Parts: sequence; structure tokens; C-alpha cells
Amino acid sequence: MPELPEVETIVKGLKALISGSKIVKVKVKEPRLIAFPGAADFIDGLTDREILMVRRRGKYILFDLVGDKTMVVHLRMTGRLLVKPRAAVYDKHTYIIFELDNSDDLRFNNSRKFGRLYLIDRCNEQPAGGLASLGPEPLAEDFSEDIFSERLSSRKGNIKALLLNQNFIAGLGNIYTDEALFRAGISPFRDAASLSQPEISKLYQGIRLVLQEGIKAGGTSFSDYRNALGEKGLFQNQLSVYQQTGHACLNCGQEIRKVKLAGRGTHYCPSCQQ
DNA sequence: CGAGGTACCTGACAGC
DNA sequence: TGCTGTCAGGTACCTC
Repeated sequence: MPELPEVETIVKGLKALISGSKIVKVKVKEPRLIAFPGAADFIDGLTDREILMVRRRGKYILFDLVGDKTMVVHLRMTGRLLVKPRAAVYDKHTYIIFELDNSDDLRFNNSRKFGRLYLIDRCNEQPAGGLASLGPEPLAEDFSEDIFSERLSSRKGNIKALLLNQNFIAGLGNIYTDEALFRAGISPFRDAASLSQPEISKLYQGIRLVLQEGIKAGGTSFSDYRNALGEKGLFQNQLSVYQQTGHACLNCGQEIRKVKLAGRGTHYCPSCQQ
């Protein structure tokens, strides 16, 4: 799925395109994608509501509505949120349609149907999947190296799995985890507790840098990801290890390797990452 | 708590 | 052409 930079790019686009619009009609073609509440209440709670603000938390997209409700969307692997003219033909995998008062639609597309939508009370995030238990935002001003180091010190287990854990840190997925570990020169096999202070520092910087660069490039599109206007990102052209299996490492020339770790394809340079 | 597997779905691609 | 197996940006849930 889209990870933090992809979701951030989508949210930026949606903010510009649909903030202040009113939802005049909701069409649900695949009710199972509505995780909370039931489809009827979901439709009811959204119809004739104005969208005040669009924001991001981890990989979740939040639409604050007039009143006390917030619609929460998680794209999982293949979800897309696209703004299209009402007249545009529906895509094969367009499953939820929000008709807006300006003759545009907001459309939720999702070929693998893993995405989930929620309508919650703004003051209670509990029903929205893992939203309530997310870890800190890695790019927040108050997410300091000290806080990262402190959180790391109390954790056991493998560093790759930990970085993918949204309760530890919000927004990293498989691409940016592999890229951040490469930048930090840390092997994905390392125990989190074994990292030295300089390594923790490099990892902290690596995570922030890679996410910022990803955002600057408009995200990574190697297959499904598109922004709110349906355009691809460019960060796939700047990846150091992810999907670079067999290529020469840009640092040392060694072949980039791929293994299965923490249940995910994991790309690394065996010589630069110790 | 951690590790590892499965499930949820569809599509792309490799190999035969 | 078409079948089969594998893999995919994520997460929830299960067992050990």
C-alpha cells in the first residue's frame, strides 16, 4: 500500500481539491469495505455533510466533517482515492463513490478490496482499526532523536519488524523501511536492542530523510499507487535497495540481496549494512 | 511480548 | 494460448 509519503501526497491533493465541498450522495458498491458502522449508517452520516479538513495520521486519511464525525480511510495495498468529474466512466474497481456539490466525485478504488472505511466520532478513534494505537509521527517536530532512542531501548526483536510495527512508529511500510535501514547502514537482521547510539542516530536521520525525499518525489509508484489526480509518483527512480535485487549497490558495488524477513521481501546490501 | 503462519483479494508475471 | 505457482506498497488474527 501507500506508505506515509504516498498518503501524505494524496492528502495534499485532496485538501486542495475537495476541502469545503459538500458530499451530496454516497454510493456503496462493495459494502464489506465499510468497516464501521454499517453501510446504511455510514451513508446516512456522510450525506449532506461538508468536508472541513483532510488530514493524515500514519497511513490513515481523515476527513473531518461539519458536526462531530470524521471519515477514516485506510488504503491498505491497492486503495486509491481519486477526484474525478462526475461524467467520467467508473473504473473496474471503483467501489465507493462520494458525489460532491461541485460536480466532481471522490472515488474509492481498490482492486484487492483490502482497504477499509470508517465513520467515527471525532473524539473516539477506537472503532477505526489501529488508528487509536498508532505510534508517533516520524516527521513531527516533537519526534526527537531522544524520543526515538528511548522508545527503541524498551523493545526486543528484529529491527525490520519493529519499524514495520505501526504502534512503534507510524507510517513506515516495506519500501521506506528497507531504504531507511540502507541509509543508516544497518542490517535488517539486527536485534533492535543491539543498536549503538551512533547507529540509532543514523537510523533516526535515515527514516526522516527517506520519508522527506519520498514526499518531495510525490511517493513511489511501481504499480498501483496514484495521487488524488491519478498521477504517478517518482520515488521509484531513487530507490537504493527496494526492488533493486541483483543490481550493484550505489555505495560499494556489491549485489543487492533479497530475503524474506518479518514475513516481507527484504532488500539490503550485505556489505554496507552490518 | 515475539515470531511465524494464515487470511483477506486481484492482477501481473514467469515458467512450462 | 492457457494453466499453475509466486509475488505484491498492509494489517488482523491465530498459535506456539
